[in-house]
Amino acid sequence: MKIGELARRSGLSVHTIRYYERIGLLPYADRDRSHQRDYDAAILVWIEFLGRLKTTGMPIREMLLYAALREKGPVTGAERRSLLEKHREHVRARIAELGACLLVLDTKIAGYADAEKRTLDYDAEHFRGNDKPPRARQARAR
Amino acid sequence: MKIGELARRSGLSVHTIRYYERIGLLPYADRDRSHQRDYDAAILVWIEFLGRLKTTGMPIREMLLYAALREKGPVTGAERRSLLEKHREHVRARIAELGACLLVLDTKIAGYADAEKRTLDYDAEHFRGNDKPPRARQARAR
DNA sequence: ACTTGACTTAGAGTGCGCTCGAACCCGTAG
DNA sequence: CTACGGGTTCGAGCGCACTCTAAGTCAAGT
Repeated sequence: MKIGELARRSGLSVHTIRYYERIGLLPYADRDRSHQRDYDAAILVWIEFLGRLKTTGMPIREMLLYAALREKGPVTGAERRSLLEKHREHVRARIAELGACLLVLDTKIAGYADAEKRTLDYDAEHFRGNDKPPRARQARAR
Repeated sequence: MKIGELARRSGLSVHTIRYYERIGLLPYADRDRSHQRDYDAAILVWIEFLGRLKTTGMPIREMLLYAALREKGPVTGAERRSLLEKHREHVRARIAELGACLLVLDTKIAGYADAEKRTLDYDAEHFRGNDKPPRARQARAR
């Protein structure tokens, strides 16, 4: 598989694939006789996993660490595992954090909804039949 | 409250506070007669909310939009609400995404744990009493 | 033979969100 | 009087993760 096809199939851009190879996130790809990269489909699995790490907010620095361990072969299994376990905790913490913010957001939105409703009720009460409230109805609070 | 104290109490750096004011995320602060910013404690609530938006991944660009609406007063309530509602969906989606990745991570980690266990079992089976397996036990698969 | 299009490299540029440096000003304590 | 611990502005610099440009190579199609 050439780089263009890999790009299409992985969702990364050609530029990004080369960039990842340059920094060591992707292993140095074999070249054909005209120096073009020739990929094995197996790389897709690795790229997909990198994507997960990225999605979950792992910085490239750390992915490089993981990639380097992977390159060293199965003896590094324990180390890789512990790295992933640490990362998993970050992800869990992040999810919890987002959940908490979501509640705040809900409250805030409910507040706006409330204010809106109160305004409508007020208008209904005082300007029934008028489709335009008079200009004095511009409020002062923030 | 001067900028230093606000920094301590908000968790932002003095630099960041000035930066936020510069770009319009914080309202232009009143200055005392020697041109020093003098803050009302109310600003802390706003900063905290900005922090939530930031935590949940809202880009500054969008926060600026929200901040601008806020500056315009309560007439912009509906717009602000819809902006937050849109953002809330992003946050929900993000949480779901992270949850999915978490499962993948769990699986991967379980895989490493498994491999480790199999190695130990194998060693226990074949090298009982030896605390060091011989050198030929270096595997070949990735 | 020539065009096309996909590839190569090295290195420069981009957008984001800060972060810092230089040079200066001000009010208070010793 | 002077030193200090704040503050001020403006603009440059940084770390991250790409993203793109320039100049060139190569293989296949017409």
